[in-house]
Amino acid sequence: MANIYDPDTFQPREGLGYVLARARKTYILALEQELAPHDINSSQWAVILNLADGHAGTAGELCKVMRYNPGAMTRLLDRLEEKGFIRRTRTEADRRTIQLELTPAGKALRPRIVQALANVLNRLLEGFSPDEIRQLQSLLGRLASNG
Amino acid sequence: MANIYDPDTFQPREGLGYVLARARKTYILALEQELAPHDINSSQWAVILNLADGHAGTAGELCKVMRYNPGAMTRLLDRLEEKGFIRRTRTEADRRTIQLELTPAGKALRPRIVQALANVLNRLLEGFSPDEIRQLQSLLGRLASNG
DNA sequence: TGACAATAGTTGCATAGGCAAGTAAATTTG
DNA sequence: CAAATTTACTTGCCTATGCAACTATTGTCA
Repeated sequence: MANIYDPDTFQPREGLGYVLARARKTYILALEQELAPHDINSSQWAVILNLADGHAGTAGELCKVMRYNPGAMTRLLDRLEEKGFIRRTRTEADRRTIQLELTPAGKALRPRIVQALANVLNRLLEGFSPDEIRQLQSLLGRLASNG
Repeated sequence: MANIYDPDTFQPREGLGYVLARARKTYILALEQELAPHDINSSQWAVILNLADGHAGTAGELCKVMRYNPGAMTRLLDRLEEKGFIRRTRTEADRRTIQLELTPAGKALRPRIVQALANVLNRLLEGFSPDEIRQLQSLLGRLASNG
């Protein structure tokens, strides 16, 4: 099952990478447009959601979950703190780590983000059958797992 | 076929956006690793390919094809010119536009890029049947067209 | 034709992210 | 238990990208 694409005949424009990039860009652009009124960008909403849903509670965990750089994460969190969406508290048990919490304003953001995500997906998946959506999701999941 | 995702019950972690982001990140990371030895990044290879394959011949065309910002494009081209991969020539017929050409070094890059793309895809699509690849590609294409 | 608009590209400014070095706290180990 | 290592986060520096303002050139049309 290796050697699906042969470098001698492979036309990048017709390869999977190309549509993947196109699809991703379409998705990101739509999402940013949808979230602009709330004054948060694509990285910031992901942090809010991960905190709100308990997928991460510290900067390090966020980095893992989001495959994000620690330095960049510090600054991302700085911005969210400035905007009053999160709070940092040094953990007593292990004073290296910093516990992250959503402020009320941060929590209030969650339903809006979820709404925005649903709006975008509903629009981009117009014409897809439930089965096709499941397939797309499963195929992408397998691709990601091959990383 | 609208309202596929209901904001009240929608779990972003299980939505399509999430796997799409994961798949894209996996792809980009793999590709950058593969291209690092050639001293070009993900934006730069796309320019080289688009020029090599005649999909664009000027900065403006590249911006359209790549959905890229004109200001950023200028600087991207600056870097490629510094590295000796492209050449800029002001068009005589319309002195506003600048014709872009690959230098021999730039042309030499194409097969390496294609090889890298094929390598990455072959690895990430391990375990996929030809039919599954066609499906994935078609579904992503439809999603992108809904933008 | 002469003012106005449109187009192609560039530059300044601001934000974002990666990498590597640095700091502080905890853990391991000899 | 002191030194070395590891972990968690931060900071400095560099590159990348978007936006808006600007220049130069071409096109429109009254």
